[in-house]
Amino acid sequence: MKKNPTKDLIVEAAIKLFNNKGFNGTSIRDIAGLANVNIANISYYFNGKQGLLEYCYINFFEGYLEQLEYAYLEKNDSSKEKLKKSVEAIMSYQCKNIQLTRFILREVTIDSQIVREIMSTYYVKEKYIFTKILESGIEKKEFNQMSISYSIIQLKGLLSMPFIHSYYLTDVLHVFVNEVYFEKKYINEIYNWIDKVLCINTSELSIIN
Amino acid sequence: MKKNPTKDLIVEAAIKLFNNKGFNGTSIRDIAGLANVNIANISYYFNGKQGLLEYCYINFFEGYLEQLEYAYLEKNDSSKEKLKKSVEAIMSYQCKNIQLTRFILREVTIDSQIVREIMSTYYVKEKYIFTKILESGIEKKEFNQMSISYSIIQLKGLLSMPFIHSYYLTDVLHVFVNEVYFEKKYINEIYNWIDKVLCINTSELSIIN
Amino acid sequence: MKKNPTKDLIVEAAIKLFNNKGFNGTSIRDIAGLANVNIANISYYFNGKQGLLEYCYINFFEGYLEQLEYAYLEKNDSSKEKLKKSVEAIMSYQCKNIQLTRFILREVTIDSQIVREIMSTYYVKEKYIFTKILESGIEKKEFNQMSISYSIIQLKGLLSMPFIHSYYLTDVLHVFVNEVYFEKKYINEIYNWIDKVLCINTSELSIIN
Amino acid sequence: MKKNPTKDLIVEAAIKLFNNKGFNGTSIRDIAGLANVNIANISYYFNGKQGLLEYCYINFFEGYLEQLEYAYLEKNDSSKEKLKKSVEAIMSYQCKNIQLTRFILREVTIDSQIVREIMSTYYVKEKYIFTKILESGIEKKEFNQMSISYSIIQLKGLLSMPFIHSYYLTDVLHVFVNEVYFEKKYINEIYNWIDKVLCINTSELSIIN
DNA sequence: TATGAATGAGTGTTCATTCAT
DNA sequence: TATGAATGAACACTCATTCAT
Repeated sequence: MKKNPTKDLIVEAAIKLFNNKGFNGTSIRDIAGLANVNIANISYYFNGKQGLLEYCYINFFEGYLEQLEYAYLEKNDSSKEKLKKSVEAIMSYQCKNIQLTRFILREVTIDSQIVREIMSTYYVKEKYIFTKILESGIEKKEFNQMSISYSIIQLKGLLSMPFIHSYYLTDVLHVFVNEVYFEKKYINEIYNWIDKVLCINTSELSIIN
Repeated sequence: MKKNPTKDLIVEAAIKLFNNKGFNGTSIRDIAGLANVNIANISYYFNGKQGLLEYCYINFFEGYLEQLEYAYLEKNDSSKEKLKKSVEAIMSYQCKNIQLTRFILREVTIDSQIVREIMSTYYVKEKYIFTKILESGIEKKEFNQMSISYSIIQLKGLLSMPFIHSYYLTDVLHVFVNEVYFEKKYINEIYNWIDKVLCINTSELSIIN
Repeated sequence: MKKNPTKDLIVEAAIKLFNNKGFNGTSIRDIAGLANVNIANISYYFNGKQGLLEYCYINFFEGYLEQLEYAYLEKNDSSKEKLKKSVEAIMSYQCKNIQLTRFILREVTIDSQIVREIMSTYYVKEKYIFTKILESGIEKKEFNQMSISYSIIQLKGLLSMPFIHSYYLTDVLHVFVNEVYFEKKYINEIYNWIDKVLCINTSELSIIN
Repeated sequence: MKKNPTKDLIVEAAIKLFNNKGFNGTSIRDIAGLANVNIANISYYFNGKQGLLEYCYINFFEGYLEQLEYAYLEKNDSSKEKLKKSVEAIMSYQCKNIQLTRFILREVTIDSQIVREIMSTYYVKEKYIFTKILESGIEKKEFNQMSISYSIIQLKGLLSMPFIHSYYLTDVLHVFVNEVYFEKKYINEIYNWIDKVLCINTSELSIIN
C-alpha cells in the first residue's frame, strides 16, 4: 500500500533514535546511517530535520486523536464506561507506538510553529473530551464533585507514566511495558482509580441512606 | 562559608536552560552568556558540560533522598501517615526546585557513568522506602492487598506529572505549579488517591460486618 | 582517472605547513586557508586532522619502499653496486619530496596506531634490505667485517641529514638541497663513504700481499 | 648550590615533555603537572612558555659550545686529533643530555627572535671551528682535498643521527643510546669515518711512493 | 529519484596568560 | 614567593543544509 520504502525507513529510524537520544542528540547522519539511505534524502523527503520531526508529531497525534474520538463518540449511556473506553483506547494506542509515545511525551523543547499548532489542537480537543465526560458524569451523579482540571492531571499522569519512566519500570521495578499483559493489567489499575477516586462510592451512599 | 558566586551563577543558568531547551539543545555559550561569565569557567569549575550536568543530577538526587529519608525515618505508627508524609516531602522538594525537577524527570538521554550510578542508587533507595511502607501497611491491614510495583508506578506518575507536563498544566488547564496553593491542593489529591485506592475502605468493611 | 582536486590541494597545503610549523603547530584552518577550501572538507576527506596526517605518512612510506625495493630487486652481482643503487633511489625519492621527507623524518610525536603500523612495517622492511646487502657484501669479501647495526646507523644518518637539518644547510653552509646538482654531489659523497668505510681497501690488501 | 628547586623542577619536566610530545604538543599544564608546581609559576619564572623554551635552548647551546671550544682550544699538533677530540666532546655532551639534545636537534618550528639568535651564533661558531680544523688539516696534508661544506654535512649527520632517530635505534636496531658502551663504540665509528674518508690514506701514498 | 561534494555556522574544549591576593 | 580565579582566543570537529549532477 505504502509506496515509498525510503521514506518509511527514515521515519522508522528517526523514531528509534529520537526516542533513545532525543531530538537534539540525534543527527541526520545517525538517522540516514541507521536507515541505510543517503543523508540528502532526509532534506529531500521531509524538508530537513525539523520537517521530519513535524511529520512524527503529526503522525502521532492524528492517530491518537482518532482513537480517542472514536471511543468518545461511541454510543454509551454511562460516563464511567465512556471514560474507561477512552482510557483503553489511549493505552492501546500508546502501547502500539511505545517509542514514538515515549519520545513525544518527553520532548518539550521543540521550536516549531507547526508542532506547536498540532499540539495545541490536540490538547484542546483532548481536554474538551475529558471535560465533557467528567462534567456529564458529575451531572449524572456518577462522579464525585471535584476539580475537572486536577482530575485530568491525575488521569494524564497515570496514562503517560509508564512511557515517560519506562527505564524506571524496566530496570527498577522489572515491569515490562512491551509485554502483552502489562497493557491489560495497567488499564485495570486506571479503572480502579476511576472507580475509587472519581466515582461516588455507592456503599458510602447506602450507609448514608 | 561563602560559596563561589561564579559557580552558583553557572548552575543557576544551566538549570534554567537545560529545563527550557534540553541538555543537547543548550550550548555552554548559552549558559555562560546567561550567567554572564566566561565560557572557560564551565570547564574550569565543572570539568566540561558533562560535569556540569552530573553536578545538577547529584545536587537534585541528594536533596531528594535527604527529604524522603527524613520523612521515612520519622516516628509514625500509621503506614498511611508515613506515606502521606513522604508524599508531602517529595512534593515540597519538587515544588521548591521546579525547573531542576522538570529537567531531570524528563531528560533520559544522559550518557554518563556517574549519572547512571547516582540515579541507580536513588531509584533503589526510593523503591526500598516505598516498598517498606506499602508492605507494612498491607500487613497492618491499612492498605488493600495489591501489587506493590503497580502502586509505585501510579504514585510516581502522580508525583511527577505536574513537572513533566508543566506546559500542559499552564497553557491548557491554566493550573500554575509555581503558585503556593497548588502544592497543598495537589498533595490533597494524592492523599485522596491514598485514601481511596490504597487504603481499605472502612465503610465497606462495616457493611461486611 | 581524474583525481579529486580538493583532496590534492589539501594534501599539498598540509605537507607545506606540517613541514614549516610542525603537526601540532599547524591548524586545520591554516591548511584550509592555504588550500583555499572549506575547513569541513578536511574532516570530510580525511576523517580529521589525524587522518590527514596518516594519509601523508602512508603516501610517503609507500613511495619510499617502492623505490627501495625496486633498486634492491634489480639484477646486480655486486653488493657495493646494489647498495649504491639503493642510496641513489632513496636520495632521488627524498629530493623529489623534500618537504614531506623533512616533515616525516623530524616528526616523532605522532600518537596514531595507523602511523605506528606503517612506520613499523617500513622500518623492518628497510632494515631487512640493508642487512641483506651488507651481509652479502661481507660474505663476498666486498665489505669489511663490521657491525651491521652501526653501519645502518651511519648510512641512515647520511641519507637523512640534509633533510633534517635543511635550515642549517641553507642558512649556514649555503648548500641548497633543492638544486639539481646537490643530489648528484651528495650521492657521490655517500658513494665515497661506501668505498672508503664499508669496502675493503684493495690497496691495503695489495700491501699485505 | 642551585637556589631554586621550583625552577629546576619546571625545566626538568619541560625537557622531558618537549622531547616526548614536541613544543606545540606540550601544554604548560602538562609541565606544571609533571613538575608538581602551580601553572602560574611558569609565567612567573620564565615569562611564559616561550621564555621556558628559550631557557632550554640557551642552556643547551651554552654547554654545547663550551665543550666544543674547550676541545678546539686544547693544545694539539694534529688536525685529525683535534677533530677527534671535538667529536668526543660533542658526543659526550649529547649523551649526557639525551632528551634535551633530541628535542633541540629535531625541533625547528620555533618562532622566537632569541632562539634564532642563539642558534645563529652557535651555528656560525661551530662552523668556524669545524672549518678551521678541516682547512688546517688539508693544508697540513692530513686530510684529503675535499668540500668543507659537504664534510661538515656528513659529520653533523653522523653526530646527530642517534639522537634524532633514537626510536629507530632502540626499536628497530636494538641499539641503546643511553647505555655506556654505545658512546665509546659510536665515537670509534666516527673516528673510523675520519680516518677513512677525511684522512689521506697513507698506504695508498706509500704505494705511489 | 538519488547522491557525493561542499559549505558556513556552531559545537565543546583547551590554550597561555593575567591578576588580585 | 606563590596561587586560584578568570579570560579571550584558538582549537579540532560536527552540524544541517544546499547544489550540481
